[in-house]
Amino acid sequence: MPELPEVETIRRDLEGRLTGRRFTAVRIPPDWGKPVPVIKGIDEARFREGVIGARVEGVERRGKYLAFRLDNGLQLAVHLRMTGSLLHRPAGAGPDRFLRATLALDDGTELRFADMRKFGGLWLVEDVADAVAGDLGPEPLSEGFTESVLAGALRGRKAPVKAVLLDQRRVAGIGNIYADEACFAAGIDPRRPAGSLSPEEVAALHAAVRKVLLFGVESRGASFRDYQDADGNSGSMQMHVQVFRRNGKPCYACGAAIERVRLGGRSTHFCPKCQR
DNA sequence: CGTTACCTGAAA
DNA sequence: TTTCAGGTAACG
Repeated sequence: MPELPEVETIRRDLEGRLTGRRFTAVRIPPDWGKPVPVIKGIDEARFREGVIGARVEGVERRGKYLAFRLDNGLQLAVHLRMTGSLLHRPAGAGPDRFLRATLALDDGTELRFADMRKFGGLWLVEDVADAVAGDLGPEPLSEGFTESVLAGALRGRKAPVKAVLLDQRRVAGIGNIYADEACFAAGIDPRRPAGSLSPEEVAALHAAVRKVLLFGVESRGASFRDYQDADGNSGSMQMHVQVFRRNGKPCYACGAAIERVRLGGRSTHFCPKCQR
């Protein structure tokens, strides 16, 4: 569900509220349906040991991971995958659907992890990198993400441009919405072989990636279906998208019907006239 | 490199 | 009943 802008929205909201707080309890409710552990990488007992009593020193984001830096040198990392949400509630607040874990804090509030499809999870690691299979690429909104870094990621590859944008080892944080939106903003057909882009097109794509992600953050994320922020509120980016899930509707720029194709197993939306 | 599995509910 | 879903890791 959530991509960089959605995770960043949650991070910003939680940073001020959780920094300095201490975790006082970990509660894992009984599972429903097929049992899937919500704690990844270590057993639940060791997770509790490391989290309970630890103070939050900061809330960071790496790609689509949220990481709570703890005063014991460990990081509590969270990945929401498709349908996860991280809610900050008063301890007495009503129940949340699909609740997977509750972390109580010393100020009478709770961090609740809910996740309908159970793809997401919680890690207790020394570094977020320890929660990821491969290595995460550069942060697209950081100084380090230059035109030449993007050029290097695309160079020599025959995979579609969109596949490279979605590859977290090349660039961290872009998902299906913002990949489609970036390709539209750059005027590039998402099916083009990555290595076939001219330097001008690479420059346009670089600018477009940053533009759409920043717009997403300003809009507090896109709530098409499940995404909600830490207070359970929706973002507004879904009202501003140019192509995502707009198949059959007229392009805002030229009026042509937006098309949808399947690319690498993901729905891909683009304007056949504006994007070459 | 592309495809498939993971899991569940909502919408077509 | 079938299709679809803001993701990723494990396949072949």
